[in-house]
Formats: sequence, structure tokens, C-alpha cells
Amino acid sequence: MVDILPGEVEKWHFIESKIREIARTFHFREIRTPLLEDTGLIARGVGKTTDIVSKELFAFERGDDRYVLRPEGTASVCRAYIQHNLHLKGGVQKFFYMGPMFRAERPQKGRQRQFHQFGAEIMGSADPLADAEIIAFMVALYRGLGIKNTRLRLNSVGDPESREAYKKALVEYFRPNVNLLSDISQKRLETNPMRILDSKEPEDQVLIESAPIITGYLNEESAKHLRQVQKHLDRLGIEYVDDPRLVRGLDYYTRTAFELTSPDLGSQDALGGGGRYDLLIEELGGPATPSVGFAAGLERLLIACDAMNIPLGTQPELDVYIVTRGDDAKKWAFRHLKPLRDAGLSASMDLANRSMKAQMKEADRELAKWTLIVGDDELQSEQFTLRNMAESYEEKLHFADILKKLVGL
RNA sequence: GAGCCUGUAGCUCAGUAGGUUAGAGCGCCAGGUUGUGGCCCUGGAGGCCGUGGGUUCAAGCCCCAUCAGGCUCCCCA
Repeated sequence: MVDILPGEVEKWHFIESKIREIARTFHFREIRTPLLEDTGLIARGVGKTTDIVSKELFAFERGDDRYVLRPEGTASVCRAYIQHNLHLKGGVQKFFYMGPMFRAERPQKGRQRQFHQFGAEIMGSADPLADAEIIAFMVALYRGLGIKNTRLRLNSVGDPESREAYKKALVEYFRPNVNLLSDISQKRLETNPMRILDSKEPEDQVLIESAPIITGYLNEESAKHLRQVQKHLDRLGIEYVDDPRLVRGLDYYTRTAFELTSPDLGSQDALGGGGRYDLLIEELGGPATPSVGFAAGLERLLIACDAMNIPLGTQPELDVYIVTRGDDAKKWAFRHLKPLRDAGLSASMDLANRSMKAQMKEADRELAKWTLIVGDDELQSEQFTLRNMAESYEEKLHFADILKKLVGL
């Protein structure tokens, strides 16, 4: 896990405000859920056989209750949707969220045990327009930041009927050659054959290349749904590639699945991904609510921005630093920070009784635009020295005029 | 969970075949300039050399373990 220090945190502010701004234009509304969730919710929501649940949860018990640090956001949003009867508010609900997630994995570039995701959900629509809307939102964020080097992959993992037919076909295809598969894929043939398609083991690649693809096994409704999503994306000018071998690691997806990747991320090349989950809310005990969503990694977004040399936030400037000489000046300065701050200026001063030279140096380091220099002379004449740090000129003014001048700028 | 690599000052890194008080640049602090930053000069502070154990007269350097990080695999964001 990592600390985000001053200098780095400004980048986060920049990205977070960009996300909020684009969410506003799409009219997604923010939802915040607890970092802790009931273990059962996550297990049922994400799927017991997924890697995330079976080996990556941070879990603990307290009394009879079992908790996990949330590994993703969708299950929590669904829980909140059910718990607060949000379907009764009517219409289609559009949410976005942003915050830390936790998975107990071996860390590497673009992968931490505590990481940050933003994501969005559209709940209560089975229409392909909702799929296109959620993808458009995700793509708009990356476009808005200027990240160009991305690829959107699109597929349908089918509804339960289609998927059963496809799984059967896959098992029939792989079974005769089971010995040629990697150990892990041999296991997956029993538990979750579609995951074999996601394997990167070299020995699996040959077989995967000529394996049957899901496209031919989609029933008419699922196939039509995918075609309509594609048409909507075409109309929006959003480029994508059809990838009939795209499968996702969470069990709740139905029909639409998509992933946005970037070659700038190295081995962990997924910026974000998502899909439709028409059955999840019902499975969790809520009303039948077809929904679609995505999640994206903020750390990976930052890596992609750096790779493209996209300027993010920088160290904040300081409006005024008051430099003092002597105890009376120090007292005067400490009192006069308030009117400066009340006027909306950022103002600071030496808090460690150091030399003028040290104070000037600190003002420089803190990117002060102005220094206000106060010593015996100034206190006598009530005319204070205002120094412009960038242009190195000074003038003597009454405090009221200094305030006026700085606020007026 | 697996493989390979790395871990020396706040940061970036040197440390020669194991041999006295572990170095540099930048940064930090102070002085040169007892009322003025950025340049320059001088000085200073700051390291149980990731942690624990072992080998040796002697370990930053060799061995083992462990923790953390990097690159892969796996998986995902």
C-alpha cells in the first residue's frame, strides 16, 4: 500500500475533479458506500469461484459478523440500491463512485493492495442504449484527459441460456486435448471453462486460437442486443474492436462485456472494464433490475497520463508570506494573517522563529507570489514592505492598501 | 501461489578480491550578507548499509531466512 504525499496528491485532486466534472455532464450522481462489507454479499455478488473472492479478500470477524474490505464497488452499490428501495424512486438510476478498494495480491506496477477505482452503474434499464451510455461515459473520461493510446474491446458473454450452450461446446472442444492444456486451464475446464480463453500460458494459446467463439452460440435476443450496442457506439463515433474471446473475471456479467486497455501500462494493461449484469440485483434479494456498469483504476489512469506527458496538478502557489524581524513584528504578523485569509488569500508565516534569510528561503520554496516584510521601521511608519517575488521589486504601503491591491489582482 | 531481479543519507546512486572513523550529487540547516529568496563560497546535521540469524580474527560486500519493491506468470483496476 502506498502513501500519497503533497506533490503527488495534487495530481489526484486534478483527476478527481475531472471525473466529477464529466460525471456532472452525463448526469451520473455520486454514491458513497462503506469500505467494509458483509462477506456473504461479496461472495454472492462477485462469485465464490472468482480469484477475487477465493484468494484475494482481506477478511476479519467481529462477534458473529464477518466482514471484508471491499474488493470492488458494484456489489456494494447493488446492496445500497436494494437496502434503500431505490427502484421505488422511479426511472433509471445513474450512479458513479470513487474510492479505495482492497485485494490481497502480489503488488507490481499498476497493482497495489489498496488501490482506487472510479466506476459507474446504470440500474433499471435493459436497453442497449444504457450499455452505450455507460461506455460513452467511460470513454469520455479518458478523452477528456487527453489519453489517446487506448483500445476498447467489446463482446457479449451471453445470457444464461447462450452461455450454457457455449460452455458445453468449449468443453467438447478442449476435452480431447486436455493433456495439452496448462495445469491451471485443466482445472478451469471443470470449474469455469470460459476462463481458459483468458489464459496467457503459451501452451494454451494454440488450442485457444481455434477454439469455438461465443458469437455462434448467442441466442437471437443476446445477438440482437450486441448488434444494437455496436450500432449505438458507431453513431457516437466510439471506436472498438470485437473480441469474441473477451471474458471477465467477475461472475455477475451477462451479455455485454468490455475492456479498455492501454499499451502504456505494461503487463497490467487494463485501464478499466465492465459490462451488463441483468441478474445480480435479483440474486442479491432485490427486484429484477437489469443494469450495466464499469470500473476503472485511478493508479493506472495516472500511469497513462504520465506516459502521455499530460500535465496534471502542480504545487499550489502561496499568495502572501509574511517575513518578520523581531517579536513585535511577529505578533503583528500573526494577527494580520486573519484579514488576509478572510479576504480569500492564502497566507502563511514563519512558525519557528527563524532568521529573515530562512524566512525568505521558505517563502521561495512555498512558491509565494508576495512577501510582506515587517520590522521595526514598518511598525513605526505603518507602511509595510510588499515584495513581488518573481519580479524582485518592493513598495511600501499601508496594510489596507496592501489588502486592496492583493485582492484586486 | 510460482520464477527472475533489487533493497546503502530525505531523493538519485557510488562503494574496489570481505580489512581501520561508509562516500558523492541534489535537498536540508547555519554562516559569508546582525532587514531580503533564487546564483556563488564555507561549514554542519543526517546512515545499527531493509530486518533477523549464520560463516569469519574481521561482513555494506559471503550464506540462510524473512519483509518490502521491480519485471514476468496467474488475475484484475
